[in-house]
Amino acid sequence: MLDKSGRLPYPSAPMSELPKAYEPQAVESKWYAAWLEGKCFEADPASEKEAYSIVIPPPNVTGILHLGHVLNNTLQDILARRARQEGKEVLWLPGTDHAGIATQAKVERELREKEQVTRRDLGRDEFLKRVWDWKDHHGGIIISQLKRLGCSCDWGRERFTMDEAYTKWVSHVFVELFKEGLIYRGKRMVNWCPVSLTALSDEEVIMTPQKSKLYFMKYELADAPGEFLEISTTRPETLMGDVAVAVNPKDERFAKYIGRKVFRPFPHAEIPVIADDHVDIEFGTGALKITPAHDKADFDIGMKHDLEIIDVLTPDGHIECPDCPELHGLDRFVARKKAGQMLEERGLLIKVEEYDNNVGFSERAHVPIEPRISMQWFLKYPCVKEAADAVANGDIKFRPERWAKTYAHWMENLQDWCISRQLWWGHQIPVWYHKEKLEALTNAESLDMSDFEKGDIHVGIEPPADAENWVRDEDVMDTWFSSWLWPFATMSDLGENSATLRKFYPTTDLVTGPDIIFFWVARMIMAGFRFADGLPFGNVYFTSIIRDLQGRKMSKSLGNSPDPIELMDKYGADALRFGLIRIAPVGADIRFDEVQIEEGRNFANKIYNACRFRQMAGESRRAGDSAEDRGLTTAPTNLPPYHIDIMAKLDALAVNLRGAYAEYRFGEIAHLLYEFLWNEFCDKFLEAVKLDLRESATPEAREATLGTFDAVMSRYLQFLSPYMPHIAEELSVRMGYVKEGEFVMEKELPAEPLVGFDPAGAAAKAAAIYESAGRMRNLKSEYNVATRRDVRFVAKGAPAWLAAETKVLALLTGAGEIDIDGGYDAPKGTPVSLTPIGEIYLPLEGLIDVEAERTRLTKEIEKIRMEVKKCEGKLSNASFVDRAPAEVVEQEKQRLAEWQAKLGQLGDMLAALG
RNA sequence: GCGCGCUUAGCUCAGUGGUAGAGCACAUCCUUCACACGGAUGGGGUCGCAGGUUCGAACCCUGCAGCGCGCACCA
Repeated sequence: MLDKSGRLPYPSAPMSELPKAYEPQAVESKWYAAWLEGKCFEADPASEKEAYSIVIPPPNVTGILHLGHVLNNTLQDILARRARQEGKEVLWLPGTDHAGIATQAKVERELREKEQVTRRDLGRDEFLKRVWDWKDHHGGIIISQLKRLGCSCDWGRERFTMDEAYTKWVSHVFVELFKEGLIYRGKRMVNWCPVSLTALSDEEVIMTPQKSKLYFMKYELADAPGEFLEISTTRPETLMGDVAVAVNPKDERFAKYIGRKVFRPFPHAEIPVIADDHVDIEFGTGALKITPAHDKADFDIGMKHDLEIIDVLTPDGHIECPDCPELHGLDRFVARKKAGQMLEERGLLIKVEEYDNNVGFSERAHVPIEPRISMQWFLKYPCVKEAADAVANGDIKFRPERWAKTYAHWMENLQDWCISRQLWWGHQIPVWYHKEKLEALTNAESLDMSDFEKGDIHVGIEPPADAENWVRDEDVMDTWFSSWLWPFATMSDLGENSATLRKFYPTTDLVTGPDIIFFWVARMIMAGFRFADGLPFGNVYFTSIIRDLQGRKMSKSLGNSPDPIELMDKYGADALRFGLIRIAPVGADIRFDEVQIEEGRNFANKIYNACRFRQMAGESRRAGDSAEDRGLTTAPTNLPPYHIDIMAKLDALAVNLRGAYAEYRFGEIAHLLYEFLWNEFCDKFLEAVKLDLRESATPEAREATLGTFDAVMSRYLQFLSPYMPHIAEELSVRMGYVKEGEFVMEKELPAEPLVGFDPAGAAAKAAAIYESAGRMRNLKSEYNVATRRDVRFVAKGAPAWLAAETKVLALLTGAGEIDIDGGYDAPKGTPVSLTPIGEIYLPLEGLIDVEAERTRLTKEIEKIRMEVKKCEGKLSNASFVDRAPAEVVEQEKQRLAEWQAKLGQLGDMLAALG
């Protein structure tokens, strides 16, 4: 709800009256709406600013958000938001993927459950209509979830891989590659999914370790009744498709059988024994049954030896072999057991062994795939060398770098890509067959440019003019055949040199999971070379894979995948973002623990309360007063050391952040932000300046303190904004750190440091105070007076400047007062600590215990003696002194001197105890 | 089988040759006027094992072990 000036109304309630705990839910949705309203995410191709662009890895249109998406998109959002702060024109282009198999399966399942119909009952057109309906109803879910997370995508440019314009691109690419001779149709052994009823690419097959059974059986020699050849197999159910038995020609055991025949038990037939190098002498019995229709290796051997191909399986994985009625019609796994029994009944089964092997599973349907001969379209990849070189020579930089090796290895071993799918949901192959030639073409062994030139087929984006004489190929293309065009097909229509493309292509960064290097990244690089203006992106950042605490992959079936929406309900989007990124290691997997998100929430709360505290101490001025020149009300030289110190640390933070961003060290950035706010700003600075915020403080001190607070916090919130955008926006506005109508997310990072110099050793003073305070608290704690606030410390040998800081020190240490007494004569046994500001005594009635103090001092001295010994040992080592760099030796000498001085002082103290 | 990665505190992880770190968890204390989603203090590690290089190794090299992940037509 914006007011007339186009900004949110300034919150009426002062923060000091707000709840003690930060409540993210309302805040987050409010700001997201405001950013959209303010058009903060829109990219302007006409901008003079340097371009920064990133395309979203399009999630499945029917998918729902999981933690992997959260990680991936948070990283992109961080990059995009940081780029905006750096003054760049940012395009983060969103969209979704039609996800052929997954979506079709989902809709088919629903049709089956709700209407008891199959897609074939409905027919192609009606089915597709239903999928589009489904997409229209459910396709927005993941997009709205990304918005909930705070993603700063330019939603007006949202694309879908089956948009009309996008589809034109896909067809165009098919046509071009076909005409180039890189796409062809042929009968090949492919990976067949018996559930999805389609071919799959090699990448869609997941090799999975299985506990299988290895059947040992025997085939009788046709010319020598009673003599048998022993064979081992894991798939007795395909036995009916056997056309030979192969042995290794070098295997002396079987030499005598080569060229003879054995009986295949069912259906009963004579099949030859052949010799082939492929057979492993060591494995099983050393004899291999050859089933060319149902095994890739067998198929190759079959081709080599010109063997018959007998297909005994239906597309959906049932036995089709009327000559063997016992098995005919059975499911393949049922048939496997049955076949074993049948062998046993015939006395041909020798034994069955437990056997561990790898079986290829369908990525989507989670069932073993079936090698199957079928007619499919294939692609020989274009621009392979250019794409491989681009990564090898660093034109495209992979992070972590090691993935470049995985990429290179795959690029060197490319197999033709099976791009056709026997689905309806997807981009239909843009090939039409002339009706008169249809039958011949359908059964043709292969199909390529020559058929096109003869005019038998039409290949084009548009159907042929006399469409009624043509029949379109029914298959659709692999979803990835559209995804690989994503970086440029989303930026311009086919044939258009759009302003967006000119400004934002190639993209700057790509953030994605290493599991789709082959599916997507590699193919995009090739497509970029072939169809766009070169490389699609400059950097590829591969995210971690998220696992549970046991190290298992997150999965629906394990139930170990937390719902990000629930996490956001519970902790807030900022907390989820921050918590997840903070634990994401650079190259390894993430072990997800909800505790980390809780810490993110706690962190947000900490920042919120620091600001609330500030507001309690002094009414914040409304935005617009002088937001820009807020901050320092006094020249740095006149400020207490704590002020200079925290400003210098903020400046250091800015530098460190810059370095970490340059190297994409996202976890480190989160750590830096956390560490600064909590350990430096809250624990040290705020504690040290609390006195100056009390009502008893002078107005000058108060103003100065509020000034420093605002100067530091306003910048800090800017630094925080890419990671926790909502709370950064909320606090920046509430605190008046942004002008009317301005958003902190749009504000450019400050160019100048807050303090360019350290006026009077302020940072060193602050450090001395903080360290000394720690030692003093430690002393209190050791003598069990940690909770008492009326204790008195006496400082002996203190520097002159300490006099001005005793009140602060008293506050930091929870003491009643601090006396500076150069001539202090401590009663024997008074607890004492050696600090950067001299000897500090803790004189307390009843605590004067010579023995206890002697023990404590002795222990401390012992520790230091060890250090001295270490130093001395090193320095007396001639090789160290001679060969180590001079500065290292010098450093060691200094260290020794320091320890020795301390040892001397402590020794004196101990001696004073008598 | 080949390749890649990991192994540091109870847990999750930083740490590119010079005094072993963080967060969480744990223990003790504190509901003192920003925050108990908080504060203070403390205990806790032969840096997977064995060699090597070096004045010096968690870090570089070699080997080994365990775990994880890719790739590969052992039926």
